[in-house]
Amino acid sequence: MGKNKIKHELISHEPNRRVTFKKRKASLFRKLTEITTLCGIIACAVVYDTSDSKMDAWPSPQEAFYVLENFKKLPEQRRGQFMMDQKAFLKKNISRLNGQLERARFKNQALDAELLLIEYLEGKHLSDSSRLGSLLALEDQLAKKISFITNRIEFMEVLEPNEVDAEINSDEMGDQG
Amino acid sequence: MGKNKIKHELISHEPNRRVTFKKRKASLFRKLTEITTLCGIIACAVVYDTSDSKMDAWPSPQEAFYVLENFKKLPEQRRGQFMMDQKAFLKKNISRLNGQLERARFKNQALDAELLLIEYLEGKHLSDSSRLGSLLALEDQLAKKISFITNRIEFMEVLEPNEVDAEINSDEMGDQG
DNA sequence: TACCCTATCTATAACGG
DNA sequence: TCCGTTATAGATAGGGT
Repeated sequence: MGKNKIKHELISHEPNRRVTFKKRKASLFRKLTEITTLCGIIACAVVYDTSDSKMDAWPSPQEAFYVLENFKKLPEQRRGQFMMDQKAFLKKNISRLNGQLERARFKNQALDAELLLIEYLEGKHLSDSSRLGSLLALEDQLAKKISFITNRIEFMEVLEPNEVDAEINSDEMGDQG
Repeated sequence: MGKNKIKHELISHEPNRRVTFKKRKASLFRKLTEITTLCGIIACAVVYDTSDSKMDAWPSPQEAFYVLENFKKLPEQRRGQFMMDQKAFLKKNISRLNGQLERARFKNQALDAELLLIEYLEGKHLSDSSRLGSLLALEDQLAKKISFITNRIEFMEVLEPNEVDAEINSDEMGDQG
């Protein structure tokens, strides 16, 4: 689409590639907005520019993560026809991922998760989850949980990065609600 | 695109909605193929049709999951670029978040999303305490947490279409020309 | 339900500032 | 690099088979 048709291959001219990436990513996300609204479905996407380790996701990093988690769980919940036959394949991947995770620092992941939570609460909850009128009853409980998490975040904020690691490692969220 | 422009809202006519979903999902995936090739980036997407619990992903369920896992690990790998910015961003938002929450700015639309995240975090932390011995174990633990959340989502599905529409319409959608 | 067709609407490659 | 504009390629809603 454009004045000239381009080949389906890596755009060699980097400036152009960057521009194209930006434009297409925006369009991709717009398409996600459209399809979810028009079709009443849930979707998410993640794009990862390996050249500069920049990630972006839709509708938000958290929701994307959530959807994927849900995806992971689908088979056991619905006996989803889709993942069933790929279960074995997944297992292999999981063990492979596990190897990577083993070497990873889980504490940082935890910090990240909480940071993401806040970010999420701040900016994305208006977009997708507009149908849960019936959850009003959980407002109180939710407030407590959010408050707790928020406090955790605030506390972490005043710690030095190194200390945060240690802190998070010994942290336990438990049930606050 | 198409002979008639359609409004950015749930397509009420179900047959049409199904057709549109199928078409757009295909286009979405095609776009993912294009952007990854043209721009040399990694991407994934998951589409979840809650009405029949059918999931689909690109480029594959496994790869989509893998990308998301990488996404989770990103912060610890590139703190300087991602995490640090987020933390700064966070600080400002925390107070604002509290303000919003305190003000009972709890709209229906936000409740489930927040709940989902919080529940998720709880699940994640539980997993943390067990050191994430393996992702398989994590999967089981997460499943329980997510199961609850999923029930909420499913509950939404049984709401009357009209109600759902109303909810959705009250949301800020931006005009898709 | 799934394709196929095509009138239209949309996305975007190239450019210019 | 970032917008705004323009010419084209691409996506797709509605309809027919």
